[in-house]
Amino acid sequence: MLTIKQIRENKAFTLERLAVKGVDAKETVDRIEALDDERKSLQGELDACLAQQNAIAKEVGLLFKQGKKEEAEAAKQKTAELKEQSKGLEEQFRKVEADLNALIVTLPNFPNKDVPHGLTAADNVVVRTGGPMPNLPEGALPHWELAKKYDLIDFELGVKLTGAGFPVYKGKGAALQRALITFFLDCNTEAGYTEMMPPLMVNEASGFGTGQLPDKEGQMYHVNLDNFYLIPTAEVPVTNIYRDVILNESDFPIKMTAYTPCFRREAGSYGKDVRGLNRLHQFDKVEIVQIAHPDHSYEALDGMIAHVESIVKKLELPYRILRLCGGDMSFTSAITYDFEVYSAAQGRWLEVSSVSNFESFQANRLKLRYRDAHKKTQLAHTLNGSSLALPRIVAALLENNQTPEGIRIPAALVPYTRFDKI
RNA sequence: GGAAAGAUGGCAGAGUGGUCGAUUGCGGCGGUCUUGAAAACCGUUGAGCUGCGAGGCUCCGGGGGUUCGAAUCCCUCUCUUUCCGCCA
Repeated sequence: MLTIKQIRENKAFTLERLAVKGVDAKETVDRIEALDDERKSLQGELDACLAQQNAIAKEVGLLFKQGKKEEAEAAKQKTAELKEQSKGLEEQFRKVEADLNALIVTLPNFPNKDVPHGLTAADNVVVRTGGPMPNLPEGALPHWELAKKYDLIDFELGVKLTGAGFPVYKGKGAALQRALITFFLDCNTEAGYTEMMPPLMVNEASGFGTGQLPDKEGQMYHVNLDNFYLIPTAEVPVTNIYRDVILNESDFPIKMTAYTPCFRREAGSYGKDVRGLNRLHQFDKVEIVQIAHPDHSYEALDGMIAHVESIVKKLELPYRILRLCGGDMSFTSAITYDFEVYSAAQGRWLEVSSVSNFESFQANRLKLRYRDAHKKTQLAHTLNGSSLALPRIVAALLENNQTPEGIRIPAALVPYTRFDKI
């Protein structure tokens, strides 16, 4: 969430930035300002009232000690009215504070100055393209048919065991998953990320910390009996490691990577988007997370983008990097770069990674701070990205490398699969 | 699932109704000494809100209550640890 300071410091800037995300915040910001003023004045009154009560309590204690019982009793009387008064003030104060908070959480993060204007995916900007574009023969198969032909993934069996969107990987299909996970983790640890293996279920506080709760509640599977949530991404547990933490400047940068399955309800999606591996309820992903000093978070972002790009290149996949426009970005992000690989048989681009700088937006929720040179606490910056999400990588690998003699495994992956062809 | 104990500052650990936002130790930071370091010694060291400032207010797991006054007493919830049972 944004801080009141961010919102009020430069109101024109606030409105202009939020407009890039397609949000007209004029009314909300005015209301926030009014409520904040009210909050401050109420707090002043309340504090003064409590200060009087404290003074009297001290006085009474002193009088009793000196044996001046009558004077003490007289002093006691005075507090009744003050108590009544502070009770009323406190009630008002809490209400104003709650209203204020409820409004602030509705505002998305400021998009940074490089974010393109626009409301839909059509306004995203292609930053770079790379990788070899395959030249597939007539009658090339989409990955769901290849998966069947080579007996790599059984979607129907997953339906039997659980439901749609929970595939069963078999034989070389399963081995390919395992190989990719290890390959990605190795790439990440070589780049200085510390490997973590977090819980796959989180509590409410963690869900709130990274912004999944309360608004995106419907996207997560919920374990009612214990009030846990299945993680939709490793970002949630890994970033929450640093919830309620005050770092020293020397602790930066913090770089972590984790492989986890991800669970998403994906309520409301349908059609060709969900065919095969394109969209699943459970999928595997390796995530990278950084916690950075605000002065260096954009260097960190550039580093993450270059890193993810290097991995896609090793897999010899045709890719492009998009800078998302304001309307297509997530609520919490200040800038997002999407990586897409080309799925040749489907003839479409598939998103395989999303690399974002959240600046202080998540950190404010997480209460993730550091002590600066003047020993003042300041919010840190958080960043994350996929490195990488498996299913669509697999889809592109299968489709783009199909030959009459089988499916070719890229050289960089062969040490991990220990077979070079499916 | 059963039983017991507990939750206090970065950590350890005192504090059982009033000069307690909290003794002390460790750690951190600054300094003295040293060619440098260690050791020793001295000083300093929680967070948030508010105020130009002096200062004021809040916070001892969460919520509620008793009291002029609560870290301390009462109720309640949550969590943790230990033991027993079950179990990969």
